[in-house]
Amino acid sequence: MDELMAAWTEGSEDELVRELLDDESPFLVVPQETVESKLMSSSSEQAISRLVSTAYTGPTIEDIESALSLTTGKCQSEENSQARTSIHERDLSKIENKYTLKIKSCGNGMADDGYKWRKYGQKSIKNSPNPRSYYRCTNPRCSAKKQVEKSSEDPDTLIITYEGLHLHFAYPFFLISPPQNVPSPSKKPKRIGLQEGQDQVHDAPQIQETQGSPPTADHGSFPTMFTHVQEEDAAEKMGPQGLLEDMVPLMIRNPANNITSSTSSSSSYPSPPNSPSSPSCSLGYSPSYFDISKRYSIR
DNA sequence: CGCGTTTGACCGGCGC
DNA sequence: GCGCCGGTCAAACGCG
Repeated sequence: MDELMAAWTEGSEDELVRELLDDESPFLVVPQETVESKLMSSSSEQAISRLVSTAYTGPTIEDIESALSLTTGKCQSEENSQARTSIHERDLSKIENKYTLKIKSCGNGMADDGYKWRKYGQKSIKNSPNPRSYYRCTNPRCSAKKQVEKSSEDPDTLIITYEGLHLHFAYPFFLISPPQNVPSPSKKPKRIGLQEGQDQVHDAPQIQETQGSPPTADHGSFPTMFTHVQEEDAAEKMGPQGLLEDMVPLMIRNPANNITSSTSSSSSYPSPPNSPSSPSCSLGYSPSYFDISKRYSIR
């Protein structure tokens, strides 16, 4: 996977970009940039932005926002709506292998990405009034890390730096969006593991094969696809191991949990009972695993 | 009692 | 070489 990593960080980015540019779905565009981006779809910056969102997650920021707006008006309780972070303003930038996401949260809302993170450290950063918190994905198979800190400029803005395999934040948001309204990305989140991923990529090479086959064949929406995941056979097809299995429970469970859960929640992944040979382990995830009973706030 | 958080210590990289 | 700084570790602690 070193090659994969190298490919990601180096030359073949062009290749990926090219591939991505073939996609019809708009990637990573903030509203005000939408028109411009369509006009300048070939600019390298645009390409990179698209690359960032796509290669890592499949879902796009637009998808996420779409999902958020939909959930807000539809299936979210008032309580959840309040607790949820709304993305009024965000910025995603790539610095080497790290992706920095800036989101503006409402009130006390946390930048919940729906995944389980374990806090392993906190440091006060020089020249910054706000401490930085360090999180690691609770899934032992996932080497993803993230750092969260409040913006010194705007207390409502959280600066989240993701480092590792994927941008976890995207999945739940993407998944909870109704099929018909999701601007279906032409890519499935097959590239969950991109760089490093010594575990994932190495352990689960099949994922990319089985999952990422025809990028063009998924005009059906992603969420739709994952409703089937609840079926055992489908779950098996999802790939016996790796991060995809981590996505499964998120799709199955109540979206409200995604929203209300804090950045770092109490319940952890039922740590991989999933041995490489137990493909249906995903089903071991029960929604109850994701009941969020604790609240947590970054200081 | 188990699990996650807290928090000070420790470590390595970097600049002077 | 030294000190600063960011990142990580790990024991203690708290909560359900």
